[in-house]
Amino acid sequence: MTIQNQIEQKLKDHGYKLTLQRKTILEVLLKNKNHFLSAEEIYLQTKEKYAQTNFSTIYRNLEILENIEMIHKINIHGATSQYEFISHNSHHHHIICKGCGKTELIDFCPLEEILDKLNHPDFTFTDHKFELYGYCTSCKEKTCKK
Amino acid sequence: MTIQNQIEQKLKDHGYKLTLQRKTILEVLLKNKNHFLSAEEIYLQTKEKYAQTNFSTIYRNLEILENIEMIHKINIHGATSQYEFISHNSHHHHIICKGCGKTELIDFCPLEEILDKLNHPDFTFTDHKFELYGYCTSCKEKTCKK
DNA sequence: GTTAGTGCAAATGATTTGCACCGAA
DNA sequence: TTCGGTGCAAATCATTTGCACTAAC
Repeated sequence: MTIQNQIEQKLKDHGYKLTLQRKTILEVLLKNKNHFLSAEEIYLQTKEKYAQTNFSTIYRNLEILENIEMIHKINIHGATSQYEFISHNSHHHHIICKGCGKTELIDFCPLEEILDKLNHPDFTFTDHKFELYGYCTSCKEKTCKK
Repeated sequence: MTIQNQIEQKLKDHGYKLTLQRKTILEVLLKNKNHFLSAEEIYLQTKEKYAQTNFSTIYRNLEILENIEMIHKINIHGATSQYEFISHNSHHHHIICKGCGKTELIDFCPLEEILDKLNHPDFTFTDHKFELYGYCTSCKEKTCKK
């Protein structure tokens, strides 16, 4: 059973239909696993394979995929939202260059340690976000103003 | 020298003028130290003291304050931006309730440990974000749909 | 056949901008 | 006096929504 099949099954289990463009969007997200994409990038890549794709459909599908926790949506510094497929077998975080927006993976996750130290019984944790920002070599050289 | 004075000095040092409403916005941010505010909340609270305040002015000032690193701007789950004054003597992070949006402080910061483990010499780190999400007691009881 | 999904165009809502006037230095 | 700051109204831009039509099950 391929990953794509597993996801499609999960969609069915949640009562969603498997339309051609939904499958295409999934392909795009899978192809860019471990990589954030903007809605526009997803739109453009989907359009390549399925020409009549429409922006609303992209957004509606991204919302569904977020709800069933198959993708992560992040907002870097208030810029437009970025989406990433969740690989369940490799939880990770990101280093994000403020110059060019490129991201890199970090394998380490501080969550457990923090939950230990916190000891906060009256709160149910569901989710967390950890991101490092800075400038990559080439952006540093360009002496990014600011 | 009060905190407010220090900030005003910093603004001057950067070549910014000290207008009445800029001071008022600062007061509002200081009064809500350790607390995220939306642009609208800042607008409303500023308006209380300085009636003719305008939204564009709020945004323009928030942008300036962000640039000289006096406030943090965050986007929780793509909702409208939230701003918080940076207290330099108490770096912290937040627990955020997805039900009611209330935030709580965490004193612990995983940054140093991670930088140790990362060993990433070709990247200049400037900034980071760490946030825990979940549901607080009362939101849990309301069996928040999701 | 029923219900969810889609395309389109229009609406929304936060944030930004152009421009003429105002006020701090 | 000279810039930076402000108010206002209009613009922008990502995202959302209403509606009639279409396709998956």
